Amino acid sequence: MIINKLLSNFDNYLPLNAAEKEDLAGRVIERKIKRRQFILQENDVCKHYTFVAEGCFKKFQVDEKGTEHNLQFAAEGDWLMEIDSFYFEKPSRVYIEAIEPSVIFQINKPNLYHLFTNNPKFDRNFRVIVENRFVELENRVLQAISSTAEERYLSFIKHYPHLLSRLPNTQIASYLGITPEFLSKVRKDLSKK
Amino acid sequence: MIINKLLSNFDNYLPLNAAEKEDLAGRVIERKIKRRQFILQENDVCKHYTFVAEGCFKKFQVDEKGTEHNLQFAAEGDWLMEIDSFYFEKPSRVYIEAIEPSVIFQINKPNLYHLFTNNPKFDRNFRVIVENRFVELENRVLQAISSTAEERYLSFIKHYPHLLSRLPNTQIASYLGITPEFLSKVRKDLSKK
DNA sequence: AAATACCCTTAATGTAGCTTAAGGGTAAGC
DNA sequence: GCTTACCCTTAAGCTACATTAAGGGTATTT
Repeated sequence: MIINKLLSNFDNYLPLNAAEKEDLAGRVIERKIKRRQFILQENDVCKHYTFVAEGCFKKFQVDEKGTEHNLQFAAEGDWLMEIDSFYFEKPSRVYIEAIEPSVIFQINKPNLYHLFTNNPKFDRNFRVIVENRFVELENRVLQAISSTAEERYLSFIKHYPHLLSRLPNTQIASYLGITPEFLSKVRKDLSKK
Repeated sequence: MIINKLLSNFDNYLPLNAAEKEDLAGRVIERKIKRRQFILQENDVCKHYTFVAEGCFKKFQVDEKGTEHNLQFAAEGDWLMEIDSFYFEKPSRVYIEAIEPSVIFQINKPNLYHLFTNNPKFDRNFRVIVENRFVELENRVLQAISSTAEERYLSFIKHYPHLLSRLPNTQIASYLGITPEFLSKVRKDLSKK
C-alpha cells in the first residue's frame, strides 16, 4: 500500500503507533498527478501540506521576464508547502508542478490543526519537518552569498545525488541561479580536473 | 519595564493574557550584552531562543578564508535562533554578535517546551515566529538566484529602513553577498539616477 | 516514421561584480 | 584630546557569469 510511504515517513522522527497511523490516514487524500500538471499556481491560495509518495515536483517563481526560478525540488519522501500562502492565506507567488508522473498525499489546514491540537507527537513531527527545510534554506542562503557556481553545483551533486539523473540540467541551472550555458561550462571544466 | 517589550511582542500574533504573561516572564532570563559581545560562537550548542528588546545583533558564518557572511540582522522586537543547533543539539556553525549595546531575553529548551505543551497559544505564537522567518528566507533565496546586487540593495532598503542608518555598509555588503567596494559603486550609480 | 519540442554543448562577445591599492574621513577607546 | 581602528570611496585591471547564436542530439507527440 502506497500510503505506507507516508506513514513510515514519520519513522525518521517520532514513529506513529497503529491508532495514530489510522488517524492520519483518514485525514489525507491521495492524488495521482500527471507530468506537467500543477498542484499550485500563482495567485491561488495553498490549501494543503503535500507529501510526495512517488514522482518528483519543482516549486518555482516566474519573474517579470517570464523566466522560471526553482526554489525547491521534492521527490519521494519529501514534503512540499508554501508556508506564506498556507498559513496566512495569501495568494501564492509560486507554482508547484510535477516533473514526473506522481502520487501525493495532501492534508488540509483543519485536519492538520486537528492533529497538532490532539496529539503532541504530530505537533513535534510537523515542527521537525519545517525545521529541516528551514536549515536547508539557511544553508542555501549562505551558499548564495559566499560560493561560486561551481561550488554550488558540487554541493548540489553531493546533497541530491538521487535527483541528478532525473532532472534536466536546465532545471538544475535554474535552481543554482545560473544559465544552462554556464552550467555546461562548469561541468566541462570539472570533467577536466 | 523592559520586559513589556517581550510580552507585548505577542500582540502581533495571539496576544497574551495576564496569567500567560506572568508564566512567560518567569521562564525567560534578561541579559545585558555589550557591543562586540558574542551570544553564540561556532561549535557551541545554541541553548536559547533569543528575543532582542534593545540593540542589534548580526548572525554570521565565517568561511575558510576568514571572511564573515551575514545571514541575519536582529534589532528590537526580532527573534534570533540557530534552529539546527538548538533542536538537534549540534555544534553551531554560526556566530551571533552584538553590533550595539543590547538587552535580550532568552528562553531555554525545557521552558520553551513547557510553554508549547501547556498552552496552545504559545505553540501557535512560536510557530508563527518561525514561519515568518521561513518566508523571509525563501524570499532571500529567490532574490539570490534571480536579482542583481542593485535590486537586492533596493529591497534591503525597502524592508529594513530602520537598520540602514545603524549598520556600516560593510555589514550590509556582507549580507547582500557583495564586496563593500562594489556596494559603494551601486550606491553611487543609484544616486545619479 | 515523421515531426516537433526540448535539451546539451560550444564559442564569441558583453557585463556584473571582485581584487588590489590607495587616500581621506569618522567614530571608539584610552 | 589623541590615537587607533575601522569605514567609505575611487579607480584600474581581472574573473565569473550572462547573452546571443548556432548545430546536433534525444525524447514525446502525432
